[in-house]
Amino acid sequence: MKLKIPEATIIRLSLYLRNLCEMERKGHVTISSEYLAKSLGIKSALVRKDLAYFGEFGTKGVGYDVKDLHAQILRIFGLNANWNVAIIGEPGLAVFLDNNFKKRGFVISSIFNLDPEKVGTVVNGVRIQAMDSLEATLKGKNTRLVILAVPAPVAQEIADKLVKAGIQAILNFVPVVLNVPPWVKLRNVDLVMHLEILTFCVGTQRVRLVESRGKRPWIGQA
Amino acid sequence: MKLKIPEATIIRLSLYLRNLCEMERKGHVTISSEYLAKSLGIKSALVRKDLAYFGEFGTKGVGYDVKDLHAQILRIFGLNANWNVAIIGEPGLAVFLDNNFKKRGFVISSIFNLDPEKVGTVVNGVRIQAMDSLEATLKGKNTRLVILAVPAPVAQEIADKLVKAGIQAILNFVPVVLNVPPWVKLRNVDLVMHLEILTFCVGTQRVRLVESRGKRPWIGQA
DNA sequence: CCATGTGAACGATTTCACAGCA
DNA sequence: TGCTGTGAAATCGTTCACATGG
Repeated sequence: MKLKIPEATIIRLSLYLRNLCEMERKGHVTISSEYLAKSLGIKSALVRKDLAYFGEFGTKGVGYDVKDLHAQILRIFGLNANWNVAIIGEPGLAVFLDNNFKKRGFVISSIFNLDPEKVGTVVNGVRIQAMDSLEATLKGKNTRLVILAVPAPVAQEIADKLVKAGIQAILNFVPVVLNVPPWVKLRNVDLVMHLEILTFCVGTQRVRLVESRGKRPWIGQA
Repeated sequence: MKLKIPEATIIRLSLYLRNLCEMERKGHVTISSEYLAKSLGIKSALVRKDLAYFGEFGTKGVGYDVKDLHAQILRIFGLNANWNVAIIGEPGLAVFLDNNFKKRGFVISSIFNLDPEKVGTVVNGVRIQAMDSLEATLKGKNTRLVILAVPAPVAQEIADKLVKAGIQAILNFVPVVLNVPPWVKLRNVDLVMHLEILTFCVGTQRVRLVESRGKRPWIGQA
């Protein structure tokens, strides 16, 4: 196994996985790198290179076994077992997310909110809790992953509490640069940024974004 | 003005913008490429190159005028005036988003939902509407931008309606490859993908993601 | 003197092209 | 023959280094 893996490879791995679920559902037995590549608008050699970082999963002259490759990628992501996810703030997210999440190995195990009025409400079978039960609940439920969607002014303060509670990764929706220790993995999603990119694209017919060599609707947003 | 602009440049432009708002609020008059670069963990030459795609905004020996650069980037994004945004599905998003959105030039002008029970409810001053009023409302309110967060099985069908209603750009949260005509700009955000990347990072101490040359917590997600 | 703007060098990622095996 | 796995080449993005000008 090699040592340096491009982030783009990991992003594509997730998209291959989504594709493989679909293929498995449809009853396909094998799949070619060419097919996966087409669906992402990339070249097949890149698909093979991506997979080669982790092993030799294919059969020459045949392709990849759908079920096997699916299992391999799940293993690569550490998704052999489900992961508990806590949502801090915005309980509305939970409703929308829950359907997709369960199917793909993530369980919304707890929801927290700053607003005392909302505490006690049940969303998708999960009771909204107050912030003071954060540490105890996260540790009790073995929650290593958190989605953060709170108002910007309190984001860092809450992030600190999460770190103290032993969380290992944060998916941050707050448009603020969070400071966390290096062992906590952080991923930021700024929705305004995505909208700005869209307005840029809408506004400029003159300028051409490089983005689409081929046509890869899911890549680059990372 | 050059013709091909890397998507990464547009992403950074959005981050510069966020930074400039902060600087302006703090009363800073000028800002250097070095300062902007440090805050993103990149080299100053890259900041200058990014800006050079669009013009010469700086003064040699001094730096950039905060207010001017702020205005220039807003103009580049086409954000001289506010953009109306419609949310299809998940009204909970609206509550969380509204605060940040307004400040940065986006107004949630309408919310639609498939569930008849929710229609009529008022969220953040916006009445939730039924899907059958989609086209009339979007056209009436001059809405060119839509956030799509509906169940996967109906996503394509609704996307078709949006295209028919003359929408120009879609920010898609549904983990499905949407087919839209080339003049409609599409940007996909798959939250499960982001969680998978995080579980990958948590799982592997052995493997090192290339991601962090320097330290750019906001880049690569795209 | 200081920070911008940019050609040249570098590094990383993607594609090409083909060897190797079912 | 058909498709994988992989060096070599091409491409794209970032950094270096410096000329330029306030």
